[in-house]
Amino acid sequence: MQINRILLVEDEEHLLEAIKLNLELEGYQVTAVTDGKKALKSFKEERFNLIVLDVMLPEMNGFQVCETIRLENSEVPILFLTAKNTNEDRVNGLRKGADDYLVKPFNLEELILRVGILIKRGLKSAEVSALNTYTIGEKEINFGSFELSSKDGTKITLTKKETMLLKLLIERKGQVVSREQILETVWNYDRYPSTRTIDNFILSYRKYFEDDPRNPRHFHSIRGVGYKFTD
Amino acid sequence: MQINRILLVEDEEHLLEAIKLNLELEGYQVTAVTDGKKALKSFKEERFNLIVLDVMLPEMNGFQVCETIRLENSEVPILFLTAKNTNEDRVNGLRKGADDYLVKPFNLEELILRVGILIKRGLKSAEVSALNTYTIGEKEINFGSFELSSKDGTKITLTKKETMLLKLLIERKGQVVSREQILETVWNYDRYPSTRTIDNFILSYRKYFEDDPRNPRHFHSIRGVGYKFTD
DNA sequence: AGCTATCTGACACTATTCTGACAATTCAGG
DNA sequence: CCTGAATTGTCAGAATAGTGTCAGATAGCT
Repeated sequence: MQINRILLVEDEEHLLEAIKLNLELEGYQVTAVTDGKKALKSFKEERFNLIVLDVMLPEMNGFQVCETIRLENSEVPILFLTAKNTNEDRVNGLRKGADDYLVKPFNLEELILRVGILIKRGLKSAEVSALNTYTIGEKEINFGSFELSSKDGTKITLTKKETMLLKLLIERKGQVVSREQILETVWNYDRYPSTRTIDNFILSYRKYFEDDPRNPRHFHSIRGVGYKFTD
Repeated sequence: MQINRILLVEDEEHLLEAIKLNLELEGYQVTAVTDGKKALKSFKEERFNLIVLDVMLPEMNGFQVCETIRLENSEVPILFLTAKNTNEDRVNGLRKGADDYLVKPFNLEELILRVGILIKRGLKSAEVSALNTYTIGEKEINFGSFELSSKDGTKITLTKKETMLLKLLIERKGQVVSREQILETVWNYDRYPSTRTIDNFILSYRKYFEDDPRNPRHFHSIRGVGYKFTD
């Protein structure tokens, strides 16, 4: 089982320590920071399964942090901690892309429960679905047998990572999958290969599937973001 | 866009009616039942995108219903309504496979928000992608695919920063977004480009979306402040 | 060990982003 | 209503960061 990483953003030192300790006792690896700027910095440098974000922060409030993260097209679940119990705040937060929130004062057990749910959900969505075969042009991919068959009957065996990444892109057909998401899903946090590695896989997909690999019709690169598969 | 179906299980008639009405006003199709047995019957007969489940029910309590459902189908999100505010209850419910819960008395707006989150999560990527679009005149922006499609079928791929800034302006539709805010959000503190850069993006938005780029109807410049998008 | 899959670093290449110049516009104050 | 200062519009390259490509290194399996 992989280690789950949490980014915790909270400016009250005492609370920060308490939450951090408790999450660590649950087996999570916690990066704790005290303001919005540091949060964004960490967010860029590391990969997290969940972000726990206080709304009231110095420098930059939680909503702004959330908005910035969502602009980056990231799907990390975000759990808000809010002191204000007003409706506008909740509506605001949730509309801006939060996945859950807790109103202070909350008890730690409840936080841990919600953290657990959000983390579990993230893993589930990253799991491979029941999709078994897919046809691109003349070729058919069988995700179960890792085989790629052409119309003329020739077969190639795909490797494990080739298959995983291909499946990810096809499942998200039409949508851009960020490099970050690719790493999270295919490499599962246990290793961060250089970004060249991802390109290598795309390179081979283009060789397999594109008539003219220089002008790809299926495997598009979105500069600065990631890749997108289209039919 | 498909209709989202919700199974609502609640024994207090008044509350049941109130919730049902509100969810229907949000565009959901609601099947409302008053006890656990009926709930399981409906669950077997129909397919739902979400189940809203009171814990205190005659015949069979909510946890039992949840447990039974999870034995058959682990996918449907379940939202618990609970009157008791004790920890054991929460732990119990969440461990048994709930995805969220609300403690009574809750306000309806909050319920609707949480319902929205749970439903959205259950949608497939193609469906999520459809939610991730915005239409300006004849053109449609898809923020998931970074595409801009015209009515005539032509498509343009937007770049990363184009998409980010566009998203920011549209999220703040009708409000002026200051240049400073734009820099903070899109450029994320890591670099402050000259103010010409922002203009360049506005320039291209006007080319994309305005009939008469000299007299913009959507992308307005507010002298000394920033820009404003309007419909 | 031997084989294959995966990864890295180097280099070329190019799309995107940025800048600087100048034109056009707006606005305040005379 | 004019004038000058400040801000924005526009555009043509320059600068930069991200990608394509490949050969060889490394890691991991049988």
